[in-house]
Amino acid sequence: MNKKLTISTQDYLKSIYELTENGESASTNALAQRMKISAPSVTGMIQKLASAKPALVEYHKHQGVTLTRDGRKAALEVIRHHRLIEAWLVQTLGYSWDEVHEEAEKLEHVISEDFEQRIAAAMGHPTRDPHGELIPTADLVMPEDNSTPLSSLRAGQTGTVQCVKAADTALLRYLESLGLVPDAEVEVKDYSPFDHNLTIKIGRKTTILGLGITSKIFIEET
Amino acid sequence: MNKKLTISTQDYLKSIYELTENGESASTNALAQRMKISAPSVTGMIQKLASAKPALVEYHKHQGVTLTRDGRKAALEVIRHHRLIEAWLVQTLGYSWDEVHEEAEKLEHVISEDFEQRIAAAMGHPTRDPHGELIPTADLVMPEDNSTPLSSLRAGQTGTVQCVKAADTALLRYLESLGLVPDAEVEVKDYSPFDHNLTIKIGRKTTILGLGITSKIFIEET
DNA sequence: CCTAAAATTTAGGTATACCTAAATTTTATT
DNA sequence: AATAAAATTTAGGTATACCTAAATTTTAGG
Repeated sequence: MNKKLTISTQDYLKSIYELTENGESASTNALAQRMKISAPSVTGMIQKLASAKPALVEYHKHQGVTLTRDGRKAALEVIRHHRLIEAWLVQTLGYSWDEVHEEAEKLEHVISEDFEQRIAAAMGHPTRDPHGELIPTADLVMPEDNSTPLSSLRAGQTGTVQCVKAADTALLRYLESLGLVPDAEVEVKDYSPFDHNLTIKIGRKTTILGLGITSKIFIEET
Repeated sequence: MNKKLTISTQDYLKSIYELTENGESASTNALAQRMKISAPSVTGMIQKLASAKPALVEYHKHQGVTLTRDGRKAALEVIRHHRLIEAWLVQTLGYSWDEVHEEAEKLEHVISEDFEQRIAAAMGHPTRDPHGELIPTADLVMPEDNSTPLSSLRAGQTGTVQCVKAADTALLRYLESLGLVPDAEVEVKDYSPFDHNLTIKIGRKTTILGLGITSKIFIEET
């Protein structure tokens, strides 16, 4: 019943998954921007995905798309591949967390089920990738996530970094230099209202970070 | 100057390389058969490769194709990827030699130069893949090969298996069960003229093998 | 050396997935 | 509620890489 999905289809499903994690539908424009594709191309592809034999998305003109059950499973499979591959590149080939994204972006579409199982087993079935992002389980369920963005914390609150949602090499290197990596303990020292800057203490270091960064770092409060 | 080649182009170059190793040009039909593509499709693609900006093949109507210098380098890059990946899958993920072909066939087109270098280094820059096939060097030169097909040996001759040129899972399993793998010592006990069967002694075992098999096993005489 | 068979190429078509320009629908403002 | 701006869709096109049917060229047998 399940047909092989094209690389392009897999990319759409993954992007739609990520844009709809907040519960809202993904707009044509948002998809076009994220995927660096023109809006008309997105419309066309969305229509195709919606009328595929087992429909992969639910689409109503001018109202964006959401994933169907089938679409979500396919998206989670790609995401599982991506995150397992990132973890594997770091653990076995000495890649650093800022180098793995591009490689995983290509490999995620071509590895077999067998390969997926082998690397998962070789790493002891990890639950998070090198950025701390949760890896969907083998039966394609996304584990629950209790973290909140660092940007939502205020002076006095402390927590543990769970995950850094970023792919940008330069940003990741910067964060690493600050020690702002998964499992780091952080304490919010100050919040400045209008610009939303947070003063953060990580170990002995104290830094001021803007919303562009604090909204990408996810924390479990302690 | 060097543009990124499509997966399809890479596949054509690889197939042409393999079909022209004997010094002859690759015919349209031979390519079509090997690639499981119709002959007209091959003609069309060949014409495109021949008129590409840096031409990848040399083509004269009705006379088959050969690779240009650029085409050969590109083919060797793909072959290097393929063989390094096969070795990598066997060495680090416990694949057996009969399971690696398909996976490598897909991965070879998408790995980065960086990935190639990392796995080559991690394995200590191997010169042969799990089937014993020579791996082109990092500067894309195919090492010289002194082996001859087992089918060319006659009673009394002995040698060491260098390489098994086969991708078929069932055949590879069978050969492994016979101990007919790289580095195995073999002795030809008998040759039966008309059917070209060879009686081969491998260790304690003696087997009779037909041309379909003996022409795929390459030996260095001792 | 001529003709039938085989190999190859040409002609015309399909599917995928992208594009720009123009039309339409939605939304936001006055 | 009208209208301007923004978002989206439709219309029409391109490139890649495949296909079948028909035409042509090469080759091999008598």
